[in-house]
Amino acid sequence: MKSAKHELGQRIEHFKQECSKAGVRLTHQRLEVFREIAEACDHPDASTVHKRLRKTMPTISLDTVYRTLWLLDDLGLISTLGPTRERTRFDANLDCHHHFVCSRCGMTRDFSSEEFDDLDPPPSVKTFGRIEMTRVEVNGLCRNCIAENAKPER
Amino acid sequence: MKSAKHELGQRIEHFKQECSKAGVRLTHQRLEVFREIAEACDHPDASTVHKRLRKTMPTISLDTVYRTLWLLDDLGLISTLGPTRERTRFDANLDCHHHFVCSRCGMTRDFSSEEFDDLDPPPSVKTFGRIEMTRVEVNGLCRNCIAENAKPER
DNA sequence: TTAGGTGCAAATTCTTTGCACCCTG
DNA sequence: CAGGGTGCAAAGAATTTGCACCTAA
Repeated sequence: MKSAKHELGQRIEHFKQECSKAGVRLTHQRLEVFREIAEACDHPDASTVHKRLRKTMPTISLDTVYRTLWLLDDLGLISTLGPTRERTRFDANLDCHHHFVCSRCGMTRDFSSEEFDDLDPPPSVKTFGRIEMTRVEVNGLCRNCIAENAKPER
Repeated sequence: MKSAKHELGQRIEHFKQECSKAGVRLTHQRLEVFREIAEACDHPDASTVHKRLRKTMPTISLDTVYRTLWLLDDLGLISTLGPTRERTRFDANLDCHHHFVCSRCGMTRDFSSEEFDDLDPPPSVKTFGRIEMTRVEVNGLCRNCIAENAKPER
């Protein structure tokens, strides 16, 4: 719904404004990468975006897609699913629980909440498939990152 | 809380039972990998687990850690954060929204819910840091995976 | 004993980087 | 026109795999 056609034009306008605001050049490649992500509803990874774009831009390179995706992320125009630029992380806590994830360093901690354990997704979600578990992810800056907010991290 | 010391023994017992139930040998390496994950509260990645284990088992290899982690995951003894074995995925939907993620194939779809938009984490979460966003992740099997449930996927 | 498990090293796969040429502003 | 941006190819990381030896059952 949110990515509906009638909004796409506005979002592309916004993208153009943000580029010029940030002093970043508006290239054909950047525009198409943004459009592809904005139109997709399946949250593709870099290589999928590349594959799709090649149909209309046969010469676009995978590394440009990577560079552009991270640029858009830095500009706050797109975001990533799960902890950014992180490896797969493991969890041995099988009880129902929820996560706090630092959006800067990826620090992750469990917490529990009876209220959150009983969340009931809207009926429309059932059209996607069978629901097995519902979990809350809280994002924010961890104490550590707040403390060293001035220092570089990445 | 959930990983408190007094529970560790029970969890290791459970792990041993599951191994024998699955016909999988109980090796020193597997036990230590499981113990490390069960004791850690920071959801380490494979290489972090390896690094920690080398202090007490200098010869354990990184590939054994990988193999063991996925084995434990298959046995349902641990789980992963975010979409399993997936690359970084991107999201251009900046409005507040929530996700349905297929636990088998990783298919991800957005949905919205006013109720979920206003969730308020328990006060204890504030001790981790500053809260910026709260989002619900619904896990389950997507229609596609339900349909081809018999076929191999991975 | 003996098949499954491990360590090592090599192979894959994914992502990033250096550099020369191109195109936006 | 100038400097940022792109494509290409090569480098770097992360993860997986083949194989011979080892060990739990």
